[in-house]
Amino acid sequence: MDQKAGTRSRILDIAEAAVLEKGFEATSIEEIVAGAEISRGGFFYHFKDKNALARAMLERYIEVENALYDDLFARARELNDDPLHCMLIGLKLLAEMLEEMPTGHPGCVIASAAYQDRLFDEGVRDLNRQAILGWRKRFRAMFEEIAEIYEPSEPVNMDALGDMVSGVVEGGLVLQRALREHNNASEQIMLFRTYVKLLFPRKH
Amino acid sequence: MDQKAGTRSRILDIAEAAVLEKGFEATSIEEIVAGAEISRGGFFYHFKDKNALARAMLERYIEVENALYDDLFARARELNDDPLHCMLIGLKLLAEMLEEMPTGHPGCVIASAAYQDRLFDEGVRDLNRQAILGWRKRFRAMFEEIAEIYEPSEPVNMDALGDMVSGVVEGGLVLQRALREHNNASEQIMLFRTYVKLLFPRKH
DNA sequence: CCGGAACTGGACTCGCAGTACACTAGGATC
DNA sequence: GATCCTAGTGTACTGCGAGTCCAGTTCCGG
Repeated sequence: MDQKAGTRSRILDIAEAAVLEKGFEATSIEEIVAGAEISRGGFFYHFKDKNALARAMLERYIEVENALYDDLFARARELNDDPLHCMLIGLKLLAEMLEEMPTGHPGCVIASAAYQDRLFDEGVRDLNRQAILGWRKRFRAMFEEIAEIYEPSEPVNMDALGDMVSGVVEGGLVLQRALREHNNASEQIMLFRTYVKLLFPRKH
Repeated sequence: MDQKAGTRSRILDIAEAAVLEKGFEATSIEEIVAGAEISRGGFFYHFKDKNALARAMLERYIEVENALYDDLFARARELNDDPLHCMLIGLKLLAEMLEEMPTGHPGCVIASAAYQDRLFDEGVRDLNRQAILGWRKRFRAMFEEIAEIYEPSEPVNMDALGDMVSGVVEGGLVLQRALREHNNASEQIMLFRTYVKLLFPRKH
């Protein structure tokens, strides 16, 4: 139906949906080619093996996720120029977004990949690593900007605080998946948001 | 070497180590029987299939984890009877314990199972769910005890706060696995500990 | 009209899960 | 001392999914 979109990205779409629902290993190539209406030969024409598929999926996913964060905090910045309030608005938007996800979870490919380690080669693992380090850098910078204006009520490790955004999202998604509830991740984000408020109570 | 320990639990030991290192699907029965020095037939005598193995592993893991929490917070309680300080000490002990893990990660079977969903039957998924709900209940009760004495500086959902302990641990372990660092989980716990301090600043 | 990109289709190998079953070693029971 | 049960061994088999190989096809631009 979506011919001009290219077979390659159609494969990625089908595969991503299947992987998020059932996990990487549980998704067979058979099933992907059936969904994409191509032959097995066609699949291997685009991807050397399942590992190459994983890599392409991760690359695309990370790009989308980064664009999403860019957009989210850009919108937050428009609403309020103060870095603390920008962060608080951004976290609220993030929580709302997680809540509005139709099926309840994008499931985060990152954690999925992290827990199925040995199925992938070093390249995939490194991609994963770089993505998380990127988010650490991003959020760390934001928190440092906040700390220049607001005095932290307790001393905190800024790298760890940056990681906590990713960690709380990932952890929330794990809970959500396991519990089969639908708003754990967004609640965890909102709880983290309260933390940020308490951590930066007043200007220097 | 450890004959009297029983073949069954020897299988579980070997399997758990392999699964935590490489993930469930990447661990073959071949490899388990080689490690446990038994025949394939012997394996299937104890476990109907891989799913039964997963279930037994989870059951054992959850039991150990619960015993660990019991012990940890019992020790904390001995050191200080006040519920807030007991929580703060307990979290510190938890962080220290996570840091001292030799290889750096127990990896948490829970998340691993959550992300490989469809490999397991409903029974395994439910086991997982019940474990997390159990921790929610446990920590929720502790936070409510704290809230009776200390006034929360911001209103929080107590279920979500209880979940946050599990969430922060799980999220920290995801980061740790993906980043190949060794102390992310313990740092995240310590950051959460600071949160608890800020959330309950003074008695009613 | 030619060549390359994007496939189709089929045949094959290999590793792993799971089944089936015949057999055995050692201890408890009667 | 025969009998039975538990806890295995060993072998042979099915079936699935990944990955390889390759010969042929379709379509599109130069």
